[in-house]
Amino acid sequence: PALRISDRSDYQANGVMALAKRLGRPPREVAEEVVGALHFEGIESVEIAGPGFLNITLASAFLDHQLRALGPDERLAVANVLERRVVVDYSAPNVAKEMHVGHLRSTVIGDALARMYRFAGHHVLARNHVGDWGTPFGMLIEHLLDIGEDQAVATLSIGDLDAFYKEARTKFDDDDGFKGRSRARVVALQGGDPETLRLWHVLVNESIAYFGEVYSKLDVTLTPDDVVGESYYNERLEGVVRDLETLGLLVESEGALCVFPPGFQNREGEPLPLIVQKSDDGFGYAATDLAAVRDRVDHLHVDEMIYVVGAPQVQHLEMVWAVARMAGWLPDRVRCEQAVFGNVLGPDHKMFKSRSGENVKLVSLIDDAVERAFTILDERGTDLDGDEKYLLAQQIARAAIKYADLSTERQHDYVFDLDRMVAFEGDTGPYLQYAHARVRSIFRRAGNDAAPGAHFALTEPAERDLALGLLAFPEAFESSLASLQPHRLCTYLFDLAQRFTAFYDRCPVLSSEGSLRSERLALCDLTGRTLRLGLGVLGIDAPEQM
RNA sequence: GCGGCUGUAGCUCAGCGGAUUAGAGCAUCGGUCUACGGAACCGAGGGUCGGGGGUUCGAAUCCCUCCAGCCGCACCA
Repeated sequence: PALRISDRSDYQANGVMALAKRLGRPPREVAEEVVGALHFEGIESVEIAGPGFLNITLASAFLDHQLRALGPDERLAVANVLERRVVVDYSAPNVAKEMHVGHLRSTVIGDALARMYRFAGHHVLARNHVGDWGTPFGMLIEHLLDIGEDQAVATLSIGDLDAFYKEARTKFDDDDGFKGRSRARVVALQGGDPETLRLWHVLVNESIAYFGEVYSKLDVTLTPDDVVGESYYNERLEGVVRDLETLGLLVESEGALCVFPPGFQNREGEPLPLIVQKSDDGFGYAATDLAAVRDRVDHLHVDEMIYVVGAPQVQHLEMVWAVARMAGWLPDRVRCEQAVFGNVLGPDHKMFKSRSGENVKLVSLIDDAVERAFTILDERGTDLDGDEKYLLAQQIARAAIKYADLSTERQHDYVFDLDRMVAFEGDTGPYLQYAHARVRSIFRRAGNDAAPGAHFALTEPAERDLALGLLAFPEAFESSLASLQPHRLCTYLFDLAQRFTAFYDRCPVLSSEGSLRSERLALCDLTGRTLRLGLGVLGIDAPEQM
């Protein structure tokens, strides 16, 4: 940015040094000239400091004017952009398999990005690319038949997906007869046998219903309508292969049909293939991903595709896009990005696992956090009880988990520490919720006399600091979205909350008299709405009281 | 071997399209306190920004190189 908030003045501009270098002139001399040419009534003073920094202090009347422009705007001056059609591809659990920590980041980051895109005015097409096809379904369907359909539905509907999957797996590994039937069942499934398809639908539907419960616990906006699983692309896979063949891109290599996009090498330094059709004639996931690209470009008419995926997928998707471009299926005007994220680590800094070495269920993670939030509410004492209290504990728990995930730079691995994120102190979701709740508390107390003033209090340093923070929201939001980095917005919100609590500590609101009171209420009101909006676009609730 | 990502205070993390003394939270120590909700505020100690070179008036930030860790590198997705 040309200007950044400074602790030495309101803003600092340090572009003069770069300019001086290009001009080959002393920076301070150039700075003098720039200051001499400044004619802007909003500036109260400009000081040249150090080698040529411009420390800019704004006139209070100008700050007030800027804040008043934000004041009535529901969007807080975030521009409503020209609508683009954006696919956000995220979450992607597997049918008949538990959702575990491995799905947390894709789900939480993807949902935040989807919400941010929507708020910016784009048309979001959320896509939940669930794993609902492939060889495991032979054994899963056979297992379903073994234990009976009713029993299978019962097991899946209580969310015991792992048990179901493991039982099938065990039989598949230990029982040759079962293994044989499973393989035959895969053939029947792929051949479109009606009864097999019906049973497959049972598995899929039960799983999607279960995923819906998890999303609900996390307050994630994905719906069953957003589920467009791998199976959706089945009938387009042959077309992918055929068209690549027609284009002359397909090469047979070791029995598989491949495309060799330039620039990718295997460990022997030879060209690396994207395997579209395996040597056993089955289709690999590359074929599915290529079909998805075509569908999204040709039928959904997307302008952008955002894949929220783990780091191991990076090369694969780059190859898919490279091939799609070679085939002419992916025009340059379509922006494709991977919102790559790092791993969730346990306290030992290794992949987060349970004590028994298994993947941790997402639901148990959330339930643990809710329980802790509940306990803390009890310890601190709360006016709320019953359903309200339970709802609040859920809101706090979700904020703790989501904020901890979102506030870390996406690509970094991060250490999952429930104690720290539900501790409610420091840089946490609950701290931000608390700052918001304190704002609301002021207005509750103020009662009938709670109308924010038309102007803003801007004499105390803490008031100005808060004001400068409030004015920075649009830029924080926009840079966060443009870079697909929700943590930038998190950093902003935490900084704003700190500015507010410092103000809150030093500048009494309700006990102030006359216009000062209403002008401080105006700051409180705008702060509350900024926090609520900022948290909201990240998928975090801002309760009225805690 | 090739490619990608990562390495910043005791711990968890920001900052990285260069800029004045490298920031925050936690922890530690010390203050504030009749509190508009203390889940708070203020302050202190604590860092050769993995090592080494280079570009620059100026580098955590750009370039090169080395070290360490993680991930990927042909038919499960």
